[in-house]
Amino acid sequence: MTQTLKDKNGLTEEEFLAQYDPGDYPRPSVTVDMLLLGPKKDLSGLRILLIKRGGHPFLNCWALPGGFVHPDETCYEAAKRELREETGVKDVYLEQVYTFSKPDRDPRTRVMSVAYMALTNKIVPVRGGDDALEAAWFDFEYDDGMIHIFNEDIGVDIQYELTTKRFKNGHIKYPNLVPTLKTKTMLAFDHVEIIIEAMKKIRKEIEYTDLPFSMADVKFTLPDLQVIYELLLGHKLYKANFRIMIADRVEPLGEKGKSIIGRRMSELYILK
Amino acid sequence: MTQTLKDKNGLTEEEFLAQYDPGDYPRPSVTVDMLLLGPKKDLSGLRILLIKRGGHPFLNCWALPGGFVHPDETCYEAAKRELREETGVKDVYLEQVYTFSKPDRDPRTRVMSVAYMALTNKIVPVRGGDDALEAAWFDFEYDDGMIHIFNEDIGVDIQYELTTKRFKNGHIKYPNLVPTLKTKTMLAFDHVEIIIEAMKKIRKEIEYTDLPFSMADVKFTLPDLQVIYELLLGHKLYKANFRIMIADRVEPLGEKGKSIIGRRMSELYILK
DNA sequence: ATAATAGTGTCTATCAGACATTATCTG
DNA sequence: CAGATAATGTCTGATAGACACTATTAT
Repeated sequence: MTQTLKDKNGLTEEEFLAQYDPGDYPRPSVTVDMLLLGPKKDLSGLRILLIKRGGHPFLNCWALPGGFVHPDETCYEAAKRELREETGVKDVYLEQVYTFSKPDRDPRTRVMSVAYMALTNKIVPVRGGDDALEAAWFDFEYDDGMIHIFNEDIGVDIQYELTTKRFKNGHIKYPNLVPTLKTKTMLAFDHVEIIIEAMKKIRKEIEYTDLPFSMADVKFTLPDLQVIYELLLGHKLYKANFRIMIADRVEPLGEKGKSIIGRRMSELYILK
Repeated sequence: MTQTLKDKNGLTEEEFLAQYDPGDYPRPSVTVDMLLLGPKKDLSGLRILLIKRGGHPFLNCWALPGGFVHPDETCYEAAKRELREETGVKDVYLEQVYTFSKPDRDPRTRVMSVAYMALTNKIVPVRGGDDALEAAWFDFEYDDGMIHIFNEDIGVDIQYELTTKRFKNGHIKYPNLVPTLKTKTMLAFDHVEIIIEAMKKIRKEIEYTDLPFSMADVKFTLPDLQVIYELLLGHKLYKANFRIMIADRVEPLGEKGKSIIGRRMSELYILK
């Protein structure tokens, strides 16, 4: 349709593209960073996957897994690839959260980061990985105005206090969470903010999506599913109300299985 | 804290940064694109601002306003600057929507776009702008599985049909809207998708934020505010229910003013 | 005066929150 | 058998949807 149109320099689109010089504007690097969350085997809490940085900046700091977006892939594909490469995690729920772009958020050079949240149903063991890359699952608590990330085996404890502050956008005001570091150890870069944004999104989307199901097995019992909801929401639910709430989204298999929590057999369900 | 740490090459962070070469990875260009919406003067509908492209690609096509992110600014600041430069709009509600990153979404070179939605309370007249840049407000209807963008003065009519399709993410399914062009004229690039994502976000956020107030004046009457809610939601509301819903978010001024719709005087309110 | 619209009252169905009770299983 | 937990019943208060009515005012 526009093939024969000529621009102010008398060029067709084909001619224009052939002579186009992409070097006119300074370009930022673009990375993806992932908040990867999974339930502990006994469903007693959530775990988050972190990578220990092997180089400057934030040398020896723990950071969210992530990496550069390659020239031939979307950010979504990059996030998927990095998860596979760095953690071996496949079959994961993956959703874009927010793009972080403060010019000085990486001291090396201009790096924008497209943040993703990734929910998995299994805490897979992570290898130390290549080039001095160390990865580990950490206990993750997000509640009562606190982010608490710790792993007693490797003796790491990271804690942030969250306070609500009001900001303006145009002439309307909205509340937002601001983190304050409470421990000697911290997360690299602005990765706390990524966690905050992702958790905000998760808790909002629980209300109108099937997102928590991505932390359950394909076949699950309702007691287990309820615990997963409670872990993500950060508070207890009433059993009867919970079952009414999800009743029309799940399908009983007419088959019983052992719950992860509890010691009685329970009806197995799948997501419709 | 990390100043004295040395990496595997024996470099401190300062030394590392001094020798860091940012050219190791291919970098995409990054732009911002804005869905700028405002109410018509008589509140009979919404209008969207579009820019006519003066160069390849999509020469002569209408597109969302936007531009490149400068090296010293965040995407948010870039969006704010571009709005001011291209449209003269200030004091606008501005919120990030989604980052679009298909490698071939711009035929010139790799260009990622961080999409924003911008809501304003005034349709300001737009100048033709510099370097053959033409800008205009279009009537905007988003309903019944259709996007309809038109301006009878300049004889432009753009229409997309929206069909719901189900996609998979991990092992859970979710619905999404897919556009099909119904007119000869189209929007440039993937800008329809930006509009779809932004409208999805707007309709969701109406439920738990004060977002529609950014399309009202600072002092407003409840009949006018209700119409703004109805325009954004795409359906009518019951007056009594609407007033109960917003009762604790607004403050009466004890002062009457003329509504934009209707011909009687009505109590003026401000947002708390 | 009257038509239009600002503003309020109220009925109902639905739903979330909160316990209580029964049924069933495992040790 | 006994304690735990799976599964269901039901009461209450809050809220969204729907409609009806009264009060006020611009022409």
